[in-house]
Amino acid sequence: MPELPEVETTRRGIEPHLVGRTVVALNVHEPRLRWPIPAGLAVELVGQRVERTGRRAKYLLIELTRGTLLWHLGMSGSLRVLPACAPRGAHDHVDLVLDSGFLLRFNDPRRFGSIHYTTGDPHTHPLLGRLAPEPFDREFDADYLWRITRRRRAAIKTLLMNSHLVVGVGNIYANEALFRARVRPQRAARTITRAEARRLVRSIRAVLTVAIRAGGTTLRDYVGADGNPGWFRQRLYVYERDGKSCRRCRTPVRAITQGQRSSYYCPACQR
DNA sequence: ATGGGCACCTGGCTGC
DNA sequence: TGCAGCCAGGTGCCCA
Repeated sequence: MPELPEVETTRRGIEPHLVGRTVVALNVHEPRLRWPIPAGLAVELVGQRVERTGRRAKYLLIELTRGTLLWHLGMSGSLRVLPACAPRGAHDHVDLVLDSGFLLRFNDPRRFGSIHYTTGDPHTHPLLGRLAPEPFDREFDADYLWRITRRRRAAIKTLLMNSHLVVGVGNIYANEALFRARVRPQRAARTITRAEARRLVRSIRAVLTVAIRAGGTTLRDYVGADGNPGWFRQRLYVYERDGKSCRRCRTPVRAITQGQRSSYYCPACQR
């Protein structure tokens, strides 16, 4: 999916169309997402006003009058704002219909996405409560990364993708951040030096920032709220570039498998 | 506590 | 052309 930049791009795209609008209907055409959409959700939402939108890790938050929707895009999900009369296509599972004549449409071929609703503080929701700090929080700094890596034998890349330790970084940006920090993905986390921890924090923030600016990365399914793809793919240094020459030093980029996911790195630039 | 592997699902591509 | 096999932006859960 959608990693942090794609979710943030989606949030920024949909927000102006949602805030201040009232929910007229929730049309669920396929409730079988990663977790089934509760049967009574539509009744609960109708009549509520959208107060604001937010994001926690890769969860999109839509705050309503009496509760909050937590919307996860899974691997292949996307949200678009469309006129209420727009014809439905394949994998268009859910429409949140607004009083503006527009709707928020959820498309998700693989159905790994999910929608949750809570009337409590969303940040204490079971799925959000134990998440690590946001990469742009002050708390997430070189010292934090240094501390959490000390006793870890697992590969640094696996750790960067663990949402209880670092949030928002998926397979694309973990690979890209490691390249920028000149650290090999298979390095045991506990061997990361202070200097490397500092570079990793900077690289994570930098790659996420630039990706957001580019509207995210589109590999296959992802589109923003306006239906346009993200353009960061053209800026990738290593992801899905195995066999091609490193954009910094011309050495062929290498691919390995870690924890059933593909990793890519430059054997010359990364140590 | 930590780490590793599986499951969920559809579609696109490769190679026989 | 057909089809089996493999791969893909995630992550909760189960087991050792």
